[in-house]
Amino acid sequence: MKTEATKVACSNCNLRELCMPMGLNAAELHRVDELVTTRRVIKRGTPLFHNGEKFTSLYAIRTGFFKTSIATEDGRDQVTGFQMAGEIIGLDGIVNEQHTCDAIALEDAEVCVMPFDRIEEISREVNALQHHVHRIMSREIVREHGVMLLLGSMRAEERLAAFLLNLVQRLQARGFSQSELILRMTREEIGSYLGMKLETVSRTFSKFAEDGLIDVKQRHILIRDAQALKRLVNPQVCH
Amino acid sequence: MKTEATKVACSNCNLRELCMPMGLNAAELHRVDELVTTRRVIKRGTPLFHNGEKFTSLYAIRTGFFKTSIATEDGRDQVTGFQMAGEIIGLDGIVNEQHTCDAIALEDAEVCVMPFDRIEEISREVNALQHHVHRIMSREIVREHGVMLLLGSMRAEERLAAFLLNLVQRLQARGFSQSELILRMTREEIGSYLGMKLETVSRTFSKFAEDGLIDVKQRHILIRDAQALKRLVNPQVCH
DNA sequence: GTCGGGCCTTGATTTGGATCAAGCCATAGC
DNA sequence: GCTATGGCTTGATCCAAATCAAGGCCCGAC
Repeated sequence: MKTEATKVACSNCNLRELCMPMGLNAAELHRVDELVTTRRVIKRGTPLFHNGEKFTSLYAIRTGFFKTSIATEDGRDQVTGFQMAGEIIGLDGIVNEQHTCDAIALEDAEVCVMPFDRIEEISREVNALQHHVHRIMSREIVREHGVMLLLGSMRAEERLAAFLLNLVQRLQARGFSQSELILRMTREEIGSYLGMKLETVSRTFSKFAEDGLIDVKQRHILIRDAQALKRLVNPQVCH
Repeated sequence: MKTEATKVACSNCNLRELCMPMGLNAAELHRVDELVTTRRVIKRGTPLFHNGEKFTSLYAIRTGFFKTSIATEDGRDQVTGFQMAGEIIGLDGIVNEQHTCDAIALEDAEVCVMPFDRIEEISREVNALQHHVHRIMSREIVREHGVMLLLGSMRAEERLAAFLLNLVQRLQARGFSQSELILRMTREEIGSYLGMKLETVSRTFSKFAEDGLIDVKQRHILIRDAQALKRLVNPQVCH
């Protein structure tokens, strides 16, 4: 059984400010509560959706951690993003009503299922939701611009530093430590996302540790000198 | 004078099927005609908008050719895309009501200005337009996934081959030749987009010419063996 | 026409990261 | 507790593309 019918209400979800628009009145809140039909539990290592699957819904992550990746017929594989609680997943499927990537849970996860036709319907009535959907898609476009910058013009150390800073920044916004984190993905997945090989990822972690920027113990990372990491990413600006 | 007040109607624009939804009835068509307030002429080398500028509108390209790029404070510069007639530009600005990249005309151009608040307003009434906006944004997300694949896992020859094939494919959809094209951008701009240096772009063009895949005369490119280019991008699949 | 300045090509050399290879560590299953 | 396995680290070597360098081509300005 993939789908569990759970009673659901965005209006009392503690992730509300992350995935829903703010400043709704009671009637609008009630309307938006109808967005989420069900929740789905996804076991670690299993797909939420996969390339080629018919697109019906967007998913809001309630708990857990995902990667999205595209694979070519000749075996190449590119991780296009890592998603955590409060983030929306599945936007790629809208254009051709078909998903173009795989979304895999990197730890046991739960998502809110939001049928896209219902999103469009309620968007027409609740202006704030309409704008919110536009902003979420625009944000994803801007994020991907950043990844293009990273892949197109940064060196390995810069890429990994930018990656770590981005992760802690998002974790911090969710109330976690700004200096400690547990990686949910392998070195190989990090490498795929950053356009480098797993050995280079590992070596770069070791280099950062040697230089006193971080402590690494397997997937446990402690950031000791965030400022130095920022300088690596953006040499001119940080002093 | 940046803005020219020209009488404008999408309903008789020959690019309609590229930038507008199809299958509208007369009333809807009339409504959608109100989307475009003015047209703007952009001279070669000048910006349509630039990073930091307040976001107000999306732009549909009527004629001409643009690049979008992001610059970091420390002088790095990444071209994030090349856009041609019928394509929509400016989606990055929605999320923070501020553009996050520069859009520069690579040849004299004309764009249709579509105020975003008007897009949202009419979207609420014309379902097809609403869905069309969602599709355009989703398409951009999918395109960027493709660029990430290219930047993250392809070698120089594969990148340039993929780039050329993508360009001719889009030109062909606009009624141009599927084998001949004129590049509107410099080697350096191609390199920035593809994550390689201008010398490598030049050398790779020369290599393709030597191997009989293309003819290169400055910015005039003739594709002689599209199949071989496809094989380069995707070795397993094409025979 | 010719002069100047982008833009492009090509060669020589260097180098960052890939590749190949070996071994270690932590966890899960028996 | 022991062992198997997937994930991680580290070393040695190699190579694709960057960098450095020189010169050629084309077009617009005068």
